[in-house]
Amino acid sequence: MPHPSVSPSPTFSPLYRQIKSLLLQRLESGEWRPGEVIPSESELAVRFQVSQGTVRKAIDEMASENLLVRRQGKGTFVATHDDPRAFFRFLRLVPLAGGIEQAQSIPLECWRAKAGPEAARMLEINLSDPINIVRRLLAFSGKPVVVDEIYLPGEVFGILTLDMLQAYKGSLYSFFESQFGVRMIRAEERLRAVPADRTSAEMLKVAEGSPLLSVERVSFTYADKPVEWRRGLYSTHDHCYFNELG
Amino acid sequence: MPHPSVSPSPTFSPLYRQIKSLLLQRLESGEWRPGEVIPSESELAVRFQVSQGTVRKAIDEMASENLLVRRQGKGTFVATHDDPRAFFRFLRLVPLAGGIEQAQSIPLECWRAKAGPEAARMLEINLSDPINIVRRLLAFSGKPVVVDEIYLPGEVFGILTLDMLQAYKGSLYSFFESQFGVRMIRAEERLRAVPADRTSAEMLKVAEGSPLLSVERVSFTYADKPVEWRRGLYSTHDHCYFNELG
DNA sequence: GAGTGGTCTAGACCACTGC
DNA sequence: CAGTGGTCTAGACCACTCG
Repeated sequence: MPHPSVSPSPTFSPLYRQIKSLLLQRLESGEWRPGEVIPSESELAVRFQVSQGTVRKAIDEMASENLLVRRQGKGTFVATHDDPRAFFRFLRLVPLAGGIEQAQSIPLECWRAKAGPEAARMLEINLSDPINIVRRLLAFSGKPVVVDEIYLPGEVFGILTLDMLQAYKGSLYSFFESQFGVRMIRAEERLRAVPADRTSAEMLKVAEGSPLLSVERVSFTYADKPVEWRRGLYSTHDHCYFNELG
Repeated sequence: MPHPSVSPSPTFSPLYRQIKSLLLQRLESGEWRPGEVIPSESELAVRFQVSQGTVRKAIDEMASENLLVRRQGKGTFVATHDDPRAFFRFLRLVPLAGGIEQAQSIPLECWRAKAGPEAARMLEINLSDPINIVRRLLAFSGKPVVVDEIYLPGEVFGILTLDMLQAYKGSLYSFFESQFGVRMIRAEERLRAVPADRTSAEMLKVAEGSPLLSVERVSFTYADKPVEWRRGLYSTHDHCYFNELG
């Protein structure tokens, strides 16, 4: 039996996509928080008055977009950055020698500022809107490899302090998720090769002017809203940026 | 109550995956060539004695892996590199200024050699096996941006000449596909920042020692067989390597 | 209009998890 | 054991393409 709410083209949207956007609303509103179970497929089917297969297809898409995680026998969960396997999704740095290393994030500074023209454009906020800036060092096996500057809109993150950052154990995105309810779902990175300036060179223990990998990232939360801009300099002496082209 | 110690099937594979590997066989054997239509879902369902939904699920997975392309009303086609939209899948270089540019591949040299230790390891072939080496320049809007050295196993590509490369209009992967029946389905890239050596600096018109983006790539065809290794140096003065993290 | 993929349904059974 | 997601089926109808 066809479903009544399916209208013919040109604004045609299949039923499972309508269900999908209903589910997305729940995620955006925070009704279902990261790590939590969502209702079972059969319950959602009853609630939305569609067949289980239609709910299933909606969830399938969201699972393939890393928004939900299915676990057979247990249920479907809202994706979270707590999972250490998800770490490599956003930090594509691997040792040249092979193997696995533990990354250590060392916050150096954290202050409040007003958005300059570049930050405002990247974060889609107004000039002089309040932002938080974090300077950070990333080390592998105790050796500094990345120095980062991270720009976070004050509207979303409120006031951030160095203490908060230093107290938290785990990844930055996991921190954002649990402390501010901000979940990063995708990011765009732009890579270039640049000469090391003096301060970066000192921190990464490389010669001034030697080549570094510049990585600029804009991260987005639901509805493609940009909520983080960061510029990092990567020392690629012992590590490389690994990318898989599918 | 614990389950009986005899697990039902450690090698359990759902029906649609078995169908999928049957379809993969057709692709690997070259029975269905890039760009061609494959039989319709209903015909495959009859042929394999399963329901259409099961065939559909197998094809769904292969479409999401860029092996097949569905076109409503027309049929399902073997994916090809001819499609210019697929170009950016493997060359993630965009102008800093924004906009779109036409890339131009300029083959410089092409010779036959024996695999050294590094090439042999990357291509999973034996030391001293015959390989083809191509040196190439990539230009955007007439300006040189990338200089490449490409290593291709002789077993797969036979003998390659500069004439063949220069005669072909289109991307390199499109060339490999049509001339040698080799279809690249995925690749791994490793990026570093390195100082420009003299010859590269001259070709890219940058100062010797200035930072360049080093991109090493291994490309794989069906069954994860490596069939290309390339080392490129990218000038990131006017362009950057763009990557989307999902 | 005939043939293709795309959506939706209803129901059956399997595999896994935890009580 | 009940409840979850995972697979498979059969059939209906929709949307698109092409002759």
